[in-house]
Amino acid sequence: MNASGPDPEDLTARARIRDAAMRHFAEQGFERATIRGIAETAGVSSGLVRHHFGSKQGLREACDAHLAKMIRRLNDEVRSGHALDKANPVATANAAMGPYQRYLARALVEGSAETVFDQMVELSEEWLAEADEKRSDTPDVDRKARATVGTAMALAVAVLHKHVSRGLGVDLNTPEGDLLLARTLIDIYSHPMLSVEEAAEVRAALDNLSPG
Amino acid sequence: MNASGPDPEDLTARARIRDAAMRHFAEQGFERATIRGIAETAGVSSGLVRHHFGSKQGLREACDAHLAKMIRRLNDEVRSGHALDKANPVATANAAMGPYQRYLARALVEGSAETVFDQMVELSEEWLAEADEKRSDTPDVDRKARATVGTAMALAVAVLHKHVSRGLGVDLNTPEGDLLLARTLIDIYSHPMLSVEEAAEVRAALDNLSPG
DNA sequence: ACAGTGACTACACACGTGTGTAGCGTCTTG
DNA sequence: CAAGACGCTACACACGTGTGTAGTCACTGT
Repeated sequence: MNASGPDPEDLTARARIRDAAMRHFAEQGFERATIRGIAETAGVSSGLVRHHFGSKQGLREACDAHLAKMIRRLNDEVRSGHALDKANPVATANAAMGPYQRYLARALVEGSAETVFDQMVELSEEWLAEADEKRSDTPDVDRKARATVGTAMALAVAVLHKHVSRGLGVDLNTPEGDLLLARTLIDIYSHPMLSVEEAAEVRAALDNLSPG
Repeated sequence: MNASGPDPEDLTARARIRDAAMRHFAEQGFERATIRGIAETAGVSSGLVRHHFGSKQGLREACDAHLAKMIRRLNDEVRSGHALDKANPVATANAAMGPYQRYLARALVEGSAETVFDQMVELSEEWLAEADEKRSDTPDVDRKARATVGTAMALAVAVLHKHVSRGLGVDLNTPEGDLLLARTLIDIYSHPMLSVEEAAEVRAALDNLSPG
């Protein structure tokens, strides 16, 4: 279930630097994180960072690439049917991301990690394709549009981690927090916020606003 | 419907600086934004920024305070019944935030704006209180927990603005993008992602995982 | 044994940036 | 009319940080 378990060809200083960078970038953001700080955490000199990654931007791209690799690995696990539950795979993936979750959140917000997001949208799209067959009505928007917004919503908790933890009264990183979040998500995902009548009403209002 | 319409006591240089700062912070982030850049946009010297706000951090806090003020104003509008639709008020508020949306997203991600988030959770909680009466079953989590996660999810689109726009194929700032988003949200909010059976199933799996 | 390659360090430079200080013009107030 | 307050500018300083350069050490292949 866990996507980690260190790469072969890891343990090297290069890998240690990358891991340290992911932690620093995640916790402090790209700008605020310093090469010297990362080097110290990794237990190497600052020059070595440059030696391996060329520049700070290069280091960032390496981190993004590593994240994408991890996501891809997780994708495969989910697809090959080892997934724990058959519910929304995005939520599953999100929960299983573990140590990379925070970096993912940062990367998404700071612009990079576009590939990762798109990857998750695709996953969500496939899941929607199955779910759509159980639907009685026909959706009036693209499947991709729904997958995109749904993915964004699924990622919201990770991105707004701090605020959600505060609101829940428990740190999401603790088992209790994780459990509470799961229960909450199940409740939300299994209860529509709008009845079909309300939905129709709002939709009609929308059509009146913008004719065409 | 629009929350803007400049404050009385605005038009002053202080207000121009604050507005410029909100734009810069929103577009480049707090760290990357520079006092000199903000001053230039506002058409003043960099020293004046310091004169009015003391420090960069002070400027940030002023921006947060202004945002909170705008949100409060919007709150009142929604509460006093002038709201366009009776659907999820968070979604409405989010849509009506207009020019402050991007700053809100940044502030949330970068840690400040805690008050604003909590404010929105409260709003959502009140809305949930009404919605809960229509529910047949009894939720197994706190109302506040549901409000918190729901708020985070509602904010996801604003926070991940760039990625959602890319996925939708339209910039969310355009009328077309806004309309498509609204339609998508209506569809998502009116269709549960989990059936009650699936929900029960997942919930049971959860209970098995962590006894207690 | 020897050159070559790559991991790694120490040190210095250039630059952007937040902040501090001194000063100028103008407007209000007693 | 004098005097302080306030909005505002220009300039200089200190510091952190990314980056560049030179050099050391260990290992490998011929």
